Amino acid sequence: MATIKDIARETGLGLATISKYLNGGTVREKNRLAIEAAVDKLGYTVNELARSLKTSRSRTIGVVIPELGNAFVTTIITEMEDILRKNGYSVIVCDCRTDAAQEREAVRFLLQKRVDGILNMPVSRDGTHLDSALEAGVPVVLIDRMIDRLAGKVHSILVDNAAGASAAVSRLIDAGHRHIGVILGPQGVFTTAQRHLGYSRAMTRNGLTPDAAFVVYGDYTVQGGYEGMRRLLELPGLTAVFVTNYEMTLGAIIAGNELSVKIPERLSLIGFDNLQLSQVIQPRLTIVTQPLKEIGEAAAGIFLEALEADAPEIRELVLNTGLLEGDSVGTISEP
Amino acid sequence: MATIKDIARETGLGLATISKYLNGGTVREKNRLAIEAAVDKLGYTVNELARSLKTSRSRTIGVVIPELGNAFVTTIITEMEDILRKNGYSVIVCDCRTDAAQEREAVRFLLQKRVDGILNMPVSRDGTHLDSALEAGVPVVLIDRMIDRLAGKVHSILVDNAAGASAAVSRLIDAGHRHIGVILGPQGVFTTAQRHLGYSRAMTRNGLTPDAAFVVYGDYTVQGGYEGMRRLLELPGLTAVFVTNYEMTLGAIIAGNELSVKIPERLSLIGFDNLQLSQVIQPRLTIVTQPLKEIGEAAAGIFLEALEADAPEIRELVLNTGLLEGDSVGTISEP
DNA sequence: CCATGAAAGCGAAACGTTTCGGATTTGAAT
DNA sequence: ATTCAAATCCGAAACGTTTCGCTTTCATGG
Repeated sequence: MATIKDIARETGLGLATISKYLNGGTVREKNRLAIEAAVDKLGYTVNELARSLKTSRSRTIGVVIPELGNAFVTTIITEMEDILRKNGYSVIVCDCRTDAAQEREAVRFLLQKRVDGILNMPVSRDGTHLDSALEAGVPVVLIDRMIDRLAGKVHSILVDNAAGASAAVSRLIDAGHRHIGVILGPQGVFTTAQRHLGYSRAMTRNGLTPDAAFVVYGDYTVQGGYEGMRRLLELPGLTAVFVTNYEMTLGAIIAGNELSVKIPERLSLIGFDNLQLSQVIQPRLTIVTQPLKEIGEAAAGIFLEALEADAPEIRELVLNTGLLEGDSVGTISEP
Repeated sequence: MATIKDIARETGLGLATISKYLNGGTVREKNRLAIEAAVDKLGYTVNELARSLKTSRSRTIGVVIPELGNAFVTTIITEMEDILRKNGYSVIVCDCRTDAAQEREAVRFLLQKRVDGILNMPVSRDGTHLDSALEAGVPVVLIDRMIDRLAGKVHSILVDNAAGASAAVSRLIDAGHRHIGVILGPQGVFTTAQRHLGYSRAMTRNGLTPDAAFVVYGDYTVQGGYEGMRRLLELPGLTAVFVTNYEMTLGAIIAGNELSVKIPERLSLIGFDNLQLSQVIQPRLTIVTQPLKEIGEAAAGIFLEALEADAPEIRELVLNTGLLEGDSVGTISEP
């Protein structure tokens, strides 16, 4: 494999000159041609490893996520990766299988690989797995979930979950529903709390008192959504359900199908987060959408800014959700 | 950031000794303790960049795929990544957006990053984008699609698509169907040809003559499946449809829903590839499944073998599909 | 034709490892 | 104590870049 030295020998120029040209410096026209010719002839490509060692910048971003098989996260990564790659950065992905120990290990692994930045949708609640990164001066971007202890030290891109949940529940209330169930994520998780807050806020704001029985906790898995739905369907008076993530939406639908619950006649349903699914389900599902593309773009932007410029300004973005109307919400006339 | 030199100074030992110990060599007990202590005290971690430069092995595998938002591919990557990371390898993912030019660029990018191996689900038909990798002696593993020109030079992990398609179509024939539509991928793509072959084989083997009108080509997108289904539904006599990938299965269902086609009463349907979907759709969908986990495992295995051992033996695996029974296939009694 | 300043070119050191081959230490046997 | 092989240790070079501080070359105007 050809090195810069080979180019130097081939062209009769000095190492420094070649390097300078390769990095955008100017050289005399005839030398430029000579270098180009030699590069072509020898099939030279810069050895990023050596470059990285010398510059102590690996041009690599590490990504740590609970799981790859999750449209939320893959869409964001795709978008971010696209932009980063155009800027010469590569993305190393670590799937920690929703396990805090593996998450910690992944961060350690990435730091050892000398990544320039870390994107994390955190599993751990306390965020200690990121301390070493921060100590090392590696910028961290948190998505989806905030960790209070790290406020001001890490960048974050969140979604206004409370508003999103509130909008969904308000939509149900406007349609005449009074007894609205909600299937939340695990207790203690950031997004669970936010979405719960939105639910409660919409209820009280409309003069309804949230009944704890109508609030069930799942674990953001298909299974959890399934069980949550079974539990809710036993409650008398229930006419609508709001499910707070994609996987649980799937589970809830499975449960509904099993019990032949007609949507929206018998039950109104608002799901979360997957456009494609919302179309294929009959009836078309009304869902809360998150701005995935924007999140990915924002993440890429933050990294580029933090690494290219020397602006150590901490960004804390909160983006808005949308409500995509389908046919899964039925109207109840007031008695 | 602490280096090996700091450890040497701290312990009074030589560079070579520390390096040796760090790489699993034996040192005197008291030195071992001294090194451990110094490592802890200074928070030393090996600089993989420097190590890679010296050993000219980056311990990184590059992955080039048409798109990340695709359960087929993410499941495989997850599995492979899991195994590779446990062995100290990281995975760089490049999503080429189903664009051959971007795919070529991604390979170039990865080679510049000095990856030790490349996993590719190819978009390009001729595979020239991989030539530079092969020249550089970087092992390549192809998944899902074979490129004949590269046979014997690249590893491959394929699925017996012909058999899988044949099994699905046979299942329909056994249920009494005679006029069976199939929605294939784009013409000229490897898997399209394989699945078409399976379809034809099952038909002729059962004494039926395949009618070209019942064979439509899509492009492996939701839209393509939708259009294909609309076209098929205009054909008189059609009683069953086999859709040959996940995205198109979604599209086909949307089309069916729009026209209120009852499944399986009016039309029997066999889809492809997504377990979760098959459960959530009502009625439960019968699908052809691919052994995603095994593919991921096999890929990791091939890389580890090729990189750790010096066994340059080319592997060409062909795995079997399964048929997951749902309720979307109805029986037609012979007239 | 010379002086001059700017532009371009250069050698050498450094980044943090690994590794080679020789030097030193160890500890058991004499 | 002495010897000796085995075990351990070590200095130095090398991996392929970038970069610093000089030196050389060039074009221009006088």
